[in-house]
Amino acid sequence: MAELAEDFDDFAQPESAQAAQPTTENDTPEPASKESQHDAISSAASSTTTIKPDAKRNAFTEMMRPKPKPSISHQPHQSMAHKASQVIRGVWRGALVEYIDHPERFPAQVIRATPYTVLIKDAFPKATIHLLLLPRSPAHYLLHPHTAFADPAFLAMMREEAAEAAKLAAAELARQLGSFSATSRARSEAMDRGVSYDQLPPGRDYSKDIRVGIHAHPSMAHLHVHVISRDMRSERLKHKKHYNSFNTPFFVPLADYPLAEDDVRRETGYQNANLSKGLVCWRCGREFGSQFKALKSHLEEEFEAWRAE
Amino acid sequence: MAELAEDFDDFAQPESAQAAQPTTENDTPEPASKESQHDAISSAASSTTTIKPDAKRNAFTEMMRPKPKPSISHQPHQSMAHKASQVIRGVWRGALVEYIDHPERFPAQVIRATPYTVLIKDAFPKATIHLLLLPRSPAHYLLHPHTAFADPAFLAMMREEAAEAAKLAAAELARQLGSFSATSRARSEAMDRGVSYDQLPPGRDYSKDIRVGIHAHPSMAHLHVHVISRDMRSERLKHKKHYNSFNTPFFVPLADYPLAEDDVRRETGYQNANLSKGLVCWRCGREFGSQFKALKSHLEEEFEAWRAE
DNA sequence: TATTCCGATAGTGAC
DNA sequence: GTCACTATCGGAATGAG
Repeated sequence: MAELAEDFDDFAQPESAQAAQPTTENDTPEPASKESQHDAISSAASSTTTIKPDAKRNAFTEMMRPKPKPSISHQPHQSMAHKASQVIRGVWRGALVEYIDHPERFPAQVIRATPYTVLIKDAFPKATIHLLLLPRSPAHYLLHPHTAFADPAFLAMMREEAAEAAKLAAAELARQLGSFSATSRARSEAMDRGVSYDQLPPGRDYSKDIRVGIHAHPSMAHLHVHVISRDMRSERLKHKKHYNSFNTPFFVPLADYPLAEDDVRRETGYQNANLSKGLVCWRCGREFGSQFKALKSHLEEEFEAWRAE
Repeated sequence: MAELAEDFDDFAQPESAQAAQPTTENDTPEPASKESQHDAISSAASSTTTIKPDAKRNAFTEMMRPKPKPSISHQPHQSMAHKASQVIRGVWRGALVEYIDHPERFPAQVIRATPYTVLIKDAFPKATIHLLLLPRSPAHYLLHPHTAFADPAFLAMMREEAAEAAKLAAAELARQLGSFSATSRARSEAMDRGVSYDQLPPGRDYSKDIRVGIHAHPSMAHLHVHVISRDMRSERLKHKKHYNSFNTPFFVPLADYPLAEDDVRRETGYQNANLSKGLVCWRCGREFGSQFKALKSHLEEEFEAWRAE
């Protein structure tokens, strides 16, 4: 995944053309957006969409220092010698850099920005909640995830940022689905009955339904960590590889890094095979072979049951 | 090929329901037919659409004696012991029997009927002219063509009938395309100038553009000989197998019968491979691989050049 | 494994 | 190899001045 934003055409325009773009930061107008279900994330997190001036960790601050200047258009970055040879072919492959360099330009997409990362809504979400966590470090963001996460400091930073992202995602899941959840309803009904807080039933822990990880063979050039709800219910989920990229070992949880040198998930042949595997329901294990449509309608049923838990 | 008629639904109805069908023989109303380009064939041949009372050849007359009674619905015929086990599965596979048994019911489709054959327009023509010649002998019409044409008397009869069919087909081609033909135009212009008949240029011989043969693996149960113009220009030509079934050795000219025992065209594997072969233009030999659409548009160009000859 | 468009390929159902 | 429908699979373009 890690897709182009819906207003992709704007990305390639020269800086001057951006004057017409709304740049207001703290209101969330969702301009002409087809999605309206993410309101809670947008509004809940809008106060953090600007870059935090207070960098808490000095090691990180050093590592994450901004590039010498914002890149113009899609030329390769010159700041790192080992990246000079990495030419990003095709505009779409490098499109995520716009969010990294100019998060303030995308108030409808950007949920949170820190000196280290930008958290955006995936433009083509493959589940009820689907966010992308983008590291801002030019020294890392064009590396393959396996390589980038071999750097312990970088990995530690990404884990911390991802934990925050997962919290926001879980909160949004709760906002959207809480009214359908037996567990959550039990808690809110107890609340309505005036039960004291230390006596309340725990309510549903939606963080269990959020997964954090990367694709073994990303198509987008910039490193992006998926923060995605478990359901895989989305109109944008359109074919087998969409599904299998999140539901086979092709999806590598961030928690699994750093990968061992001999980890099978590094092997291209293995990962290509994963994408072509028969479809298996993530919830009940039922096999669908190549019958994607049948899986899709089954996922609708599972979604109802899952959100009712 | 050898397809169902357009008014296929009527076929499966009981005899009583056929009362509403027009049974007039010598006018050609083309009732609700989408095709209008076959008018010449219909009108030119309408005087022969009834079964000829005068059977010219006694051997044939004996061989072709009608079945004891017209079959009802699609039950297998009981008249021949060796056919008792041949159950026709699927209504469509046996649909051609209606034309054989009741040619008078299909004035819009039947071009000619004799005691030995019925000649119909293919309901899904794969070229400008596409006719089917159906033998009426129950002793032969459910046999595989290779087997049926091993009978010399049957083969001789079919060749004679096919020659007549090809004449009609060539005449219809001339009617439809003569005005586009340089050769034909030269003749008609000479005619207009009052050139005496023995001095007229010959005009185009359209019989060279008519091919007569069968498919090695027919899908329709009843033996049918294709009488088809060379162009392969038709909206009904929709995929590779349509084309290759007429433009590889899968198409066996009637002239090639009887086949030798070891003729490779008897082999199933060989013929399946023919259907999957890369597409090759029948006129210029250009190869199109699996690009059916590209072949289709190329055939449009070839059609223009071909009819201009 | 970015999407989208187009087209080729494959399975089924037809009563 | 009957058709017609659906769906799966597969390649190519995607920008730009």
